[in-house]
Amino acid sequence: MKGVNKNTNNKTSEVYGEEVEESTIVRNIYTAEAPRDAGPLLLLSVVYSGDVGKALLKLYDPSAGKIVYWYDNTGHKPYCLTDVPPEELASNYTRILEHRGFDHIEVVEKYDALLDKKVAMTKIVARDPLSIGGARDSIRNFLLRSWEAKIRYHLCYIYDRELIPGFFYKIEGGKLKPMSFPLKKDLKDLARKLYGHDELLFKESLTWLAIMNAPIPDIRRIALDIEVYSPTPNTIPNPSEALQKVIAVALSSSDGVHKVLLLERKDIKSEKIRKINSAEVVYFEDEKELIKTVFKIISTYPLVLTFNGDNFDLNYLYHRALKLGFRREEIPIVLARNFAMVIPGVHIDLYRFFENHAMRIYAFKNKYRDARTLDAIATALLGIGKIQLEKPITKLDYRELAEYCFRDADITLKLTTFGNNLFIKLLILLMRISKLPAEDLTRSGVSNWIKNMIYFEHRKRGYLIPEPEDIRKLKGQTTTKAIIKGKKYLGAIVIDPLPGIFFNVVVVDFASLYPSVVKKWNLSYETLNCPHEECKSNKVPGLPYWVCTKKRGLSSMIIGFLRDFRVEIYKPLSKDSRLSKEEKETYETIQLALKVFINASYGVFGADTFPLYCPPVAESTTALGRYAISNTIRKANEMGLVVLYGDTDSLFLWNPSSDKVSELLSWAHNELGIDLDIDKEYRYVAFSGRKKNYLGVLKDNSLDVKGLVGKKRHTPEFIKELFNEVSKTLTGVYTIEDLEKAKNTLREITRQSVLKLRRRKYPLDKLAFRVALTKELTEYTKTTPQHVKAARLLQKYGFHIEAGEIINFVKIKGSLNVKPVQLARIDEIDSEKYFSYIETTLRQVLEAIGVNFDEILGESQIDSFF
DNA sequence: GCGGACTGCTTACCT
DNA sequence: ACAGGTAAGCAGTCCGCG
Repeated sequence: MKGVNKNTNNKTSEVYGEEVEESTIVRNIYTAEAPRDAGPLLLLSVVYSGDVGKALLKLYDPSAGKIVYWYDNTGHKPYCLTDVPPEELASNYTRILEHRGFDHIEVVEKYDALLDKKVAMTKIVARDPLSIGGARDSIRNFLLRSWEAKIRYHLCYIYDRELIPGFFYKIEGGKLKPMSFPLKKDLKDLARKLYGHDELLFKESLTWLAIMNAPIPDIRRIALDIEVYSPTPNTIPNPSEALQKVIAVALSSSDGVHKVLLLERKDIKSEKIRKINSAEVVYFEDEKELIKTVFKIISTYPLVLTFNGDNFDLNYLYHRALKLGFRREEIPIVLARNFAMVIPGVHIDLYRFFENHAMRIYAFKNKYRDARTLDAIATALLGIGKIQLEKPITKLDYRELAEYCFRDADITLKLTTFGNNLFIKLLILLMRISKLPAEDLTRSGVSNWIKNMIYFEHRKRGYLIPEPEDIRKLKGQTTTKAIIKGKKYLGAIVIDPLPGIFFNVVVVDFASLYPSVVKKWNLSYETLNCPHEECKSNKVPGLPYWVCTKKRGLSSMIIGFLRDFRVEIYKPLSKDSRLSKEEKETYETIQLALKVFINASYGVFGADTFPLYCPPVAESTTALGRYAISNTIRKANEMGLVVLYGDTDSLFLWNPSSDKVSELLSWAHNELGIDLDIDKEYRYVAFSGRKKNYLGVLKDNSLDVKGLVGKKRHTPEFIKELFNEVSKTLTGVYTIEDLEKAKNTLREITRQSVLKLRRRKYPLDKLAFRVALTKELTEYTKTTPQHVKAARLLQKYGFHIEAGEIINFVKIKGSLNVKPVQLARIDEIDSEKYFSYIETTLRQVLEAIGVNFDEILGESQIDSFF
């Protein structure tokens, strides 16, 4: 590492805002090169190197499959801004000027968007990030008001250099330069069509499109999993103590390394096999040698993957290595308070990324909605889970241990390779949009992604990044009253559905309603209730707020872009039959990445944890959403269309002529300026009469069930099965006459199920309700819900119960009411309770198709059952 | 002392 | 640490009842 070996003393510095031991770079194991000329290189990460006192870029060289280091050589330094003029700083703030980390002062001009005017700010520049903030005597603590002082240095560096993580760079004569890729003509044409009228918007859009359309390389990577000896079964070894031996480490890489490293043990008598199904097994007499080999291998990879490595695997290895006498500089792991870094590459903990709510819902289509474990996520996404053990890890023989450990590492790797490397593609695209380094991106939620994206745009334009308290002071309150107690403002409209069964239903909806509203109405923290007198007449319908008519709101513009790119460009391209399968797939991934941002873009402004929190912006968004939908309903009614139901951004139209639908769509486009599209066409829909609760069969014969009890996760399996049979029967209904026949089938299915229940023919686990604990058991202080009661019983019997777990319980007779399934017997079951649950589940469906549930069994028959 | 009416808590869902 | 709206079941409380 050229020119990188000045300080080896152990002072601390700020990396990701955490205190991190310095001098942890592993010189003797791996030396990352800082070449004078290289490229193309993909920017994976930016960190602050305490060793060198500079920003350090970790770039990936796809041709060598290696990490390349580049240290800042532009003299960039940490800083913050204040409104105290330099003279006053010099006279009244000597503590700052005499601070050991103080470097110098500059005067800079910034645009204050809240006030819509240019302001002169004093920029206090320091020698290291900790001197600005993060320590007790940091400079920002001596100032009454400071701006941009809480932005992590590595992110500040990204903003100032306008770096795009996930994009390609080259190094020329030691200088870092972005690569450029010619934008395809058809994309340029699309952009011209959208923004041709506005030169500034057009140019800006080309920048975004070029970034998103740049090639996406595969990244060489290795997954790691460790097993630790445990003298008592079922206890997880404490990583910060690291008292027990590391007995197995498995490695699985994208370039063919399939290895298990096992520690030879006296307590295992079995034969030392050299190979399991797909991996080589290597034995070590000495644990230190084993760990050294692991370190050597992982430090040759640009990307190291774990599942929960932040908390366990890397954490354990680090402390264990210290215990075994490694010197810090021999360990290619650096621990921060909340996560683990590897050197020289980048560590990604898939547990944290796949736990991310936005990833779960939008990107992975809710395939693993209640999954928190590697086993559950892998089973849902890959169809392969962990190996199920019959005995404790410590009791496994060499083969069993090797197979078990390797499976974990291997499915960890496969979580990043399935779907044609979907994970890598998504990661790179999300980095490009959010401007976050890979480590930050995979460890934070979508609100942090949006925050960083907007901050980046502020800095790029010379906007002062506002302090949350300033936004709140100027635009804090809301005026509408939410329907739900405890909420801050009024949300969406839901129309009471007309109960019954309706054939030929067309659903129209606004594509991305809220982002469209934000774009169309110029909603942004600075444009809402702006300081101009002449804008006050530009009212938000139904609210006492006005919106700026003179300036384009920054976040409105960005959200508008992302919306347009998804709706107008990438979604259509992903379905364009003229394109190759690969191209369509890439465009599909881009639209998916955009979707994640778009879907959260309204909500963040109503979340008080978001630094640009601005309740009136969120309130205006929903108000304008209501305005759009209610005017569309009125128009539809005027046209003689029958609106059966609607929720937030959709309308269900009964047997409409296609002419009238087209007329309504163009009306919305012209009069509201928001695009209404045909979303779904049903052969029929059955409404139970409750909101957010219906069943329909689409024209392509697929079944669409929303909100019905039979679909809910906590519903006992036997009721779900019954419900599925009912649904299947209904899928075959084409006409009213079919319906009559179906009723007989339904009667029979229901009778069978009730009979089976009464005869106790359902096994216990099919009778179990499955309800999640959303918090720790001790935190339920107001009431004791049934699943909590069951969980507490389990706890009494020695089970370890924590937040997030799903409790399986059954309803039993007697005053106890419930028991966890593990402790119950079949003869305790309260059949009456289950019967009424069947009733409510089926009632929702049957009432919609005009069948009385009581009739279906007949009063006398029910009596005879119980 | 008991039961019905009511409120509030909790979870899972919809957009 | 994105939002609000809705359904459903149950826990707990209040009130009336000569």
